[in-house]
Amino acid sequence: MIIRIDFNAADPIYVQLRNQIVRLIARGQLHNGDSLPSVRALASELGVNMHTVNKAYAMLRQEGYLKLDRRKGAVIQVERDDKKTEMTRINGHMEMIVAQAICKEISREDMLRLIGEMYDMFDF
Amino acid sequence: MIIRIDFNAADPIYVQLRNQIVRLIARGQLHNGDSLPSVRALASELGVNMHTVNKAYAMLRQEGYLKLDRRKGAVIQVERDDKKTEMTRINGHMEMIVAQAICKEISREDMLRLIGEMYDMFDF
Amino acid sequence: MIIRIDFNAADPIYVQLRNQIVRLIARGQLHNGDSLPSVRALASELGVNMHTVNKAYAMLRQEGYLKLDRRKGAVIQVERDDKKTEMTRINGHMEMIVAQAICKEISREDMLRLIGEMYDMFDF
Amino acid sequence: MIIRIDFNAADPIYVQLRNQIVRLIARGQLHNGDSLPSVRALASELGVNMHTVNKAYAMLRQEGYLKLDRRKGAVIQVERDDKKTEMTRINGHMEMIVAQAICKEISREDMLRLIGEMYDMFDF
DNA sequence: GTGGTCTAGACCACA
DNA sequence: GTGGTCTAGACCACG
Repeated sequence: MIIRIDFNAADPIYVQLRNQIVRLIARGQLHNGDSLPSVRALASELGVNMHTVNKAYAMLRQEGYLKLDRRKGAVIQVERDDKKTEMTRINGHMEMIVAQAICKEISREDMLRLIGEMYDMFDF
Repeated sequence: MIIRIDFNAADPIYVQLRNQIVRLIARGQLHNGDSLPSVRALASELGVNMHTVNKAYAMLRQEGYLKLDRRKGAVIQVERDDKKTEMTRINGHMEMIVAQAICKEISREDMLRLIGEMYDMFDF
Repeated sequence: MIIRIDFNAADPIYVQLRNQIVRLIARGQLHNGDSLPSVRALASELGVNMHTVNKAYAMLRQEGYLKLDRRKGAVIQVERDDKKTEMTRINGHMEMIVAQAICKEISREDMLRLIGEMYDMFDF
Repeated sequence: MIIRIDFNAADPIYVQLRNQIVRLIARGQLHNGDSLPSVRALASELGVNMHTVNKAYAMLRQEGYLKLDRRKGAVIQVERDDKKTEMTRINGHMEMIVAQAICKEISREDMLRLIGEMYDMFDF
């Protein structure tokens, strides 16, 4: 599992970690039922503190991306939320991106093409 | 100028402030040449610290949304960046949104429709 | 005997096990004198560690729900404690539930009805 | 604000802290809009670590008992959930209590009286 | 060996 | 000064 942390990035480490794992799921490199390394193992592999990994895992759990099985540790298990709920969650972030795009005169077509490419990239 | 701050939100106040102003520009409620209230005035109107407003204005200046003039104060002046530059800036955020969407099984069509609605909303 | 363990739950497995057995007794699906499966048998049936089942049985014994007999194994034997003692034990947990209910504006009537339904459910 | 921690209790400190605050709200000793001490202040007052208090506050926030105002710190703000949602949350805990009560032959009347007394105690 | 909890001490972003 | 983040190191409950 290839995870790379940028220690100089603006995003906190645990957020980067969370993002990378979500990306791996989207790319199909992590599937439902796959086990993640233990917090300690991943922490030492990345050279970060146990608690930082723990926080990322807690976040993923809370967002419905993984379950903590008391026997097997962290296991990917994506919970499909209500579509409406999920769309609402996306809305806020998206609105700001589109607002910026409009200010900077990125056309509707450019934006739609970008989304399309993203979906292609994730091989969907 | 209607700006509403959520003091309980996860985003820092100065980011919310920046976001709202970008949104007002995108909606056409603020145009090039329009003056923003003085730091002091906006701060007291919103009940926030002067530093906070200052930080938002600085951010907007740095991102090419306004000019700071000693005499006239803050004036909207959107700089049209290189399209590529702007697209790159958008890419990162967008990738995470799309990754989430794919994990939660939001279809490409739903996503494209959402973007379309956003552009409509901003009356473009 | 239908016992179902949720390996993702917050409660430790041995507590879940203990709870389920108490529930079975309350429902009248286990009676005084009934034998429970051997530690080894139940463990393999549920796919959990022997220690875990052992711990649950020990807990039940200590709380006065069963006797451990060298030859006959675990046998249900509910000890009727002093009513006061038992009420006191319940008090603490109940107080927190009621406190939460009050905070969230669940009325006294709703709460009493809930208790009533619970008693009905257990067919008492 | 009188909060007392039992360092030998089974419940983790942050849970005790959370419980006590919920109880104070239920008793009407903390109201919507009241400020809680800063994590550091409360931590030093109780002789526990900052992070422990932080965790309790995070839990209370997540459960809809308080908001973190970026200017004023932690402020009590009880979110009234859907009644159904809240009842469901209570159900699980309550079921186990009732199951125990039935096993130990606590009558329905005793139980209803107990709930009544609890509501009286919280002065509702 | 695993995650859960707790401590102590540190730096930074925010207001 | 506030909470947010991170580190290091420790003990315990669980399985």
